[in-house]
Amino acid sequence: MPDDLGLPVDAETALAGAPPGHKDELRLWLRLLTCTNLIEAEIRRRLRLEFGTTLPRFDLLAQLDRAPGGLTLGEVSRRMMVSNGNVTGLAARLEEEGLIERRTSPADRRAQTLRLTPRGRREFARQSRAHEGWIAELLAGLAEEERAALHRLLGRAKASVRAGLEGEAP
Amino acid sequence: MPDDLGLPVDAETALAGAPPGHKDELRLWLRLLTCTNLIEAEIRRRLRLEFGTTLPRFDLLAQLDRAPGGLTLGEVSRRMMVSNGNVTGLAARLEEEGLIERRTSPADRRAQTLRLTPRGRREFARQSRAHEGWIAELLAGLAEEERAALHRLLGRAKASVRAGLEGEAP
DNA sequence: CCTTGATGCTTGAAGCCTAAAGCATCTGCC
DNA sequence: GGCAGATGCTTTAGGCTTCAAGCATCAAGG
Repeated sequence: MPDDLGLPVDAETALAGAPPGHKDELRLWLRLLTCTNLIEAEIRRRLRLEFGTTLPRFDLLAQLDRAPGGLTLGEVSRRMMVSNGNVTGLAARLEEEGLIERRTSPADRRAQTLRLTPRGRREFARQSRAHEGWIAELLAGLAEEERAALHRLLGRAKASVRAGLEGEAP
Repeated sequence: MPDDLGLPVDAETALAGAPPGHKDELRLWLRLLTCTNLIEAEIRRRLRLEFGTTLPRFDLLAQLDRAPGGLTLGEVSRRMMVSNGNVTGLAARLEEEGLIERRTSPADRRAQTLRLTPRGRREFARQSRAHEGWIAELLAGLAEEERAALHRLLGRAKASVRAGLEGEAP
């Protein structure tokens, strides 16, 4: 009498084969995504309306602003977590607008160093002040302890994700 | 700071020293953003590698999957929180691939109803199972209570943002 | 030297996304 | 009926983004 008609299953196998039921994590992820998208969309909207600019442009300027010595395209792309080719185009547009300048690195003729122009620095300062205010305004409904707790838990989540990434992308 | 082995330096890590204002909220926002982007990038990567598809396509299929009667383009665009024109193109590609079908609504000849084809339903079921597992895997480092607390706080954050939006976009 | 491999950047093709303008249709009101 | 405004969708122009392929340069070893 063959037992293998799919029937005899010990507890362990049963658990493994059971419907995963990870709906919880899924819900958490969807809420995280919604939350981020809500804020991000509003920030994009305001950057466009108030300054006629975009979030990627703003982000690139922000990177340069906090790196007084300038950054190479590659460094920018790593910090922004976007592809190399992406930064090429972004930098081209910002240079055209006179907000940044590029200079061939003296040490390595392959590398281009990006810097804010004086105008770029002024412009970013304006945008940055407004941006900071918008974020504070949107998160004003959270008490200070809630913000702290959220910050801490997101740190834990980030660590979890990075750990999950370790295994597959060496 | 164990991050300097060529790993990406995210915006958050870079914002270390700065004096006054709403830096707290800013840091929270940057961490939220980093967290979301980290997960999202990985999901996009896996969708591409394992199924040769993209996140927007997956999202559109997901909307149709949970709406047995089908959805009009406008309903999809509202649920996905993207523009109308966006859905037009997305739906065109998915129809071309035979995953969805469109039909002019009998009640309103302007409206097109989208539905999964049987093949689309099978394909999405495969993708959906994998997707759920990925999310669970990436968030596995969080204890159940942490996930619950995070979910709750994100709900509070969402409410705060929506309240912040009320004032300006009536 | 000079080859070999790595690194920094650019290019090209394709997809995603938006805002704005435009077309088709529907609805309500006279 | 017929018109006015609202609604559903498409189109267009432009920007963002990625991946893959390619070019230039550098660094190390022969």
